[in-house]
Amino acid sequence: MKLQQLRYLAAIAQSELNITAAADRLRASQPAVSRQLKLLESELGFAIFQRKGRALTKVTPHGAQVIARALRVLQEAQAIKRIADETKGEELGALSIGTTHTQARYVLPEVIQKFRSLHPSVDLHLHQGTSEQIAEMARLNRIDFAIATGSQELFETYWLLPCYRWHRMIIVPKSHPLAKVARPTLDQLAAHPIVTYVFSFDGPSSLNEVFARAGLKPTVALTARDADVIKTYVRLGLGVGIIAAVAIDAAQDDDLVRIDASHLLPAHTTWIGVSRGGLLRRYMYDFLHLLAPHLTRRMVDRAIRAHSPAEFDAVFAGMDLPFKGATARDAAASAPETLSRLSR
Amino acid sequence: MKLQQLRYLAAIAQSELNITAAADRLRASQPAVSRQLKLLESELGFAIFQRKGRALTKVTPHGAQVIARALRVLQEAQAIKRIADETKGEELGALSIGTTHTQARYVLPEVIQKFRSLHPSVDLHLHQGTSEQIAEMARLNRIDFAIATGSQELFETYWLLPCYRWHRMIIVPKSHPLAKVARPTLDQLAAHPIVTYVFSFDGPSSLNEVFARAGLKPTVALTARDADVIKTYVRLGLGVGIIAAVAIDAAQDDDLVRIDASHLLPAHTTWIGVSRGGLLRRYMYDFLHLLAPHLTRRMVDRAIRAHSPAEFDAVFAGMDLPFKGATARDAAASAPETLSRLSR
DNA sequence: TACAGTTACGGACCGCGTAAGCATA
DNA sequence: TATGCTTACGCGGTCCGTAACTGTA
Repeated sequence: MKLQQLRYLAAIAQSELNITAAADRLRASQPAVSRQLKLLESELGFAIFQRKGRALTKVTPHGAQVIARALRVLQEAQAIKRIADETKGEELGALSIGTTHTQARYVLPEVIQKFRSLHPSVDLHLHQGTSEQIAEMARLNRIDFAIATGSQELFETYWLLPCYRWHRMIIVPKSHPLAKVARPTLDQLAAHPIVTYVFSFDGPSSLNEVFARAGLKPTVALTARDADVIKTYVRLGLGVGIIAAVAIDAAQDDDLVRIDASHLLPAHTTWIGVSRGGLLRRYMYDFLHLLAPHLTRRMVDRAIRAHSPAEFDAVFAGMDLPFKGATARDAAASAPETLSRLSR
Repeated sequence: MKLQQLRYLAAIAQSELNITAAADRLRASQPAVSRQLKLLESELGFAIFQRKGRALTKVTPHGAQVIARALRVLQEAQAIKRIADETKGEELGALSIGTTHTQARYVLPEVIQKFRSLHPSVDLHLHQGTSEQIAEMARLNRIDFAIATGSQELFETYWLLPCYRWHRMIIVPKSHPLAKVARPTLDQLAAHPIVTYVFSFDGPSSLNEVFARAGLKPTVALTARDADVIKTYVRLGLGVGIIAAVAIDAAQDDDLVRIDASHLLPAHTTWIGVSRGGLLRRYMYDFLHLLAPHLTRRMVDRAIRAHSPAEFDAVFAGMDLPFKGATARDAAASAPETLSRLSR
């Protein structure tokens, strides 16, 4: 068994079992990859992939185990390389981030701008996707960081460092009946069709839950994956928008009336996930610090050295996480339960 | 970086930094090992070992990190090989166990006899040592299982599966004043010089602690590393022996009076440690089951799949661990605190 | 002078890419 | 016929072991 073979194997797993695509990614010839896979399989004595004709169709049960182990081997090997890079004071490197629309569009631009000026020679890769897609990138070691809100159950092999909290905000056109109501009730809100995120309707602090507890059943006019789409349809008068406060653009959204919803809906926590057992380069610590000032190298090291979720949580226990986004007043009043449950 | 280089590196680390010895172990020539180490160091760009002249003297700080990662790489690679062996229904294999004198001498013979008849072609390696020595073997991935009592803090990267509990027993020659006392008190015990294990004097349930809580200060005549030595000196009249109940040999120790000490001294738990993240072969599950019948494959899998010590402990919570050793009566009365703290 | 690591050298092997072959949709 | 994996072939590099060398106790 060679490291190279495991690298090739990982690339195939990351390329939807397409050997040609894997070879391209590896800058190797297709026969080379094909041959090494075959050699590995024959050394192990069983098929990692199921074939139909010559094409790979799916991963065998044993193959899945091998791939999982191979990914861990490669992660450790990468960590060794990074130790070397660090000792050289090497400023070169890459930083791959998987994140959702809201973060990529409204939060990260500022962070990334600062980061680029701090580390101009680090290659930045931003991969936008749904929580599930990001979890898949994480599983295949394709990203260094995952930034998202909720969906903690998808990231079992990551440490999820809490970054900041945010409230949701109601947006309506100026002509809308709610435009004049500074502090609407749930009843008032439920009286209008709602336009919000797809994923806002699942999970324990979902809109559905909140309304249900009040004995209400809201009408959903439309669900979208990002705030820009929601704003567009709110402008068209389709309904009342509920978006993350961070997704408000003070200048561009001037035509919309923004109403704080922090008295109605619980706060969310955005976290950044780092692979357990991975090694962070110096510039990665810098990124964490830029994203969330409380994530100093000291704090991060303490957290990721944890041997258990409980130990991990203890590092952030009692910490006052900052709120982010427009009109995030009286935020501190909210219970810190999301925070303490973050690592599960 | 090649897997082979990491293998060589690990062998050097396991051979007290002696390259020649490492080469012998690897059945490779000494220049080959030397050369690959040098190639690895030059690829990484820093020294893994400090040298004095040409000889390696110690591990550099960065080198220690590299070695730790390398060991993990090799463990994962070994796990992949084992997956292959399992699919072949391969009965060949090896089982290395690190353990203490008491287990090796009094408990394991029976287990190993059964195991050998079940898996005659598996190579068995038993390494006896102190807890510290066993921990070192464990750290270097040189053993599959570690069996010991206490010293849990030395095995942070292992899951410690509880095997059985045992009480200590007092042994005296027939002529000794205590020989007639069926149920001695701590005061009576403290009146005589004591002969017991070295390690019985450390830790939270140590003899020192127990006597101190009763306001007593026993005289220690001699401390030994194993029960056979203790018995020898008890026979010579040096003092009262306190040994593990499992270390009583019904036939050979007929000349000694054995007095149950379970009312005086708390019970101990013997555990078997398996590397976290390692892969267990079928015969390894069989060994666990032979050693401790409650360690079925089902239970073991549930335990080692745990993501945290708490989750791990939950698997064994409420389980009635059997007692082992001569006259282990009314054992169930003891509190299960040792058990619940086992994984820490 | 014994010991431990390094350097030198020649041979075996291994993995690569190119190019041609062959199944499946 | 396009796509995607496999086979054939020749080259270059890599790794090994033997043997001679060098610094240290």
